Amino acid sequence: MDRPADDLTARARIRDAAMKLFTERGIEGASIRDIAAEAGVSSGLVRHHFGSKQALREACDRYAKERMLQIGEELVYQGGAAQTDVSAMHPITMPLQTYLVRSMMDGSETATALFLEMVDAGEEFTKTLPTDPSDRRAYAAVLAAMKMGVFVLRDQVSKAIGEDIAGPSGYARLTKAMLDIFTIPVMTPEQAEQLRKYSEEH
Amino acid sequence: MDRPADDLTARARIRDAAMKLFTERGIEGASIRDIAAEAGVSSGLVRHHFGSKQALREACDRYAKERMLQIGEELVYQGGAAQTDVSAMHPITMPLQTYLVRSMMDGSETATALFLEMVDAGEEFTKTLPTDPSDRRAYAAVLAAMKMGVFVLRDQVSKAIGEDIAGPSGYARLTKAMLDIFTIPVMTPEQAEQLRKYSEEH
DNA sequence: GTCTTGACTACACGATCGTGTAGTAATTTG
DNA sequence: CAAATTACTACACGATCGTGTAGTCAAGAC
Repeated sequence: MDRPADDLTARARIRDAAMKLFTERGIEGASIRDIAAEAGVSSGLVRHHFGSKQALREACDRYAKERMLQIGEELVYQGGAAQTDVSAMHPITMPLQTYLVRSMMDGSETATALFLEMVDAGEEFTKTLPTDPSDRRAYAAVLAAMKMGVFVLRDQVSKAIGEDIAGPSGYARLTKAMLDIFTIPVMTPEQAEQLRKYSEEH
Repeated sequence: MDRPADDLTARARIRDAAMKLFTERGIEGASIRDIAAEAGVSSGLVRHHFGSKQALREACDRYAKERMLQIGEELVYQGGAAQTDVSAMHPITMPLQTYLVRSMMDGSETATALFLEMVDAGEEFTKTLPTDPSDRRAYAAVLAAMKMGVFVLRDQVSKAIGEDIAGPSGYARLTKAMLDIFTIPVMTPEQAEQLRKYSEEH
């Protein structure tokens, strides 16, 4: 993961460059020539290895999904906090999640499938909650979307707190804040009831 | 807002079409010709009214931001749940928020400025919480990112719960789930402590 | 040795992009 | 009324897009 770029095969370097630029500029915004330049190869080699831009994108989708699942298994094996999907809060999954959300927004089936699997796992998790949510499915879906949604606004959150959330210090603050949000109720039941009644009227 | 498209001026129709396509396909993914076709005008008219694609985008940013603030003021005036920014949870702001997040991801200063204002307001709000978060700024930033982030995964959340969250029924479930998440602690303090210790080790 | 195969580059293609220009129809102004 | 401004369209431009084709080069198979 942190080996110098020279140690990676050209195919891997192209894939990494594609994920980086797809994340930063969107799928349409990153051209094959840009990706090739980022990887230090010719644009023809991108086509040689992946066939088409769409196929390159799907290869990135599959790789990101596999890495996410793989990291999740490793973390469970290491025994760190089994109940919740810890992989979703591990720093090295941040670029993967950011990419996956970008790809989801542009209609990736692979990334959407991973999201639905996360919702399934989250729905099971709701059974361990102290208070049952009335709509387990919606609760799990919104929670999953919230957790992943944070990463698409990485630059904005970084700007708001004054340091990059990809760095050690910023990521620690991010994690702590997420834990606070998930531990401290944001609203009192009275406030929630007020909002609930209001939303039912409109 | 729900008047037929014929009642709107061409300029407004172009802006609405641009926001729709920018949201659906990303900034790069939506061409001026696409936008013109969606609005039912020639591509030249888009240029006539807005000058360039970049200027069109900035006009959309300003409009979305103004509408958000305007709706927020109206809701406060109507007296619905004053403490929290209710506009962020009102159905008619959903497309606006979705657009703003898309634009933020592609580096919009206007949209980012609105986000920072939301974080400022949220930071004030933390003072009313029953338990103080240790890092108000990070707490408010992450909470704002979570609330907005849900909307970028609108299609995925809709797929997960089996109905469109833009519809009345789906939106009610979405709202209820968000309220549950903000009311019921997702983790017990023990679980949070376990994760906190784990994340400090890595 | 030759032969084959896969990694890799150079280059040309049609399509589409944002933009520029020229001109026409409609509306407003005096 | 005429004049001027605005709304709007048609069309051509250079650049860049994804893709296709042809060919070079190195490494292993026989």
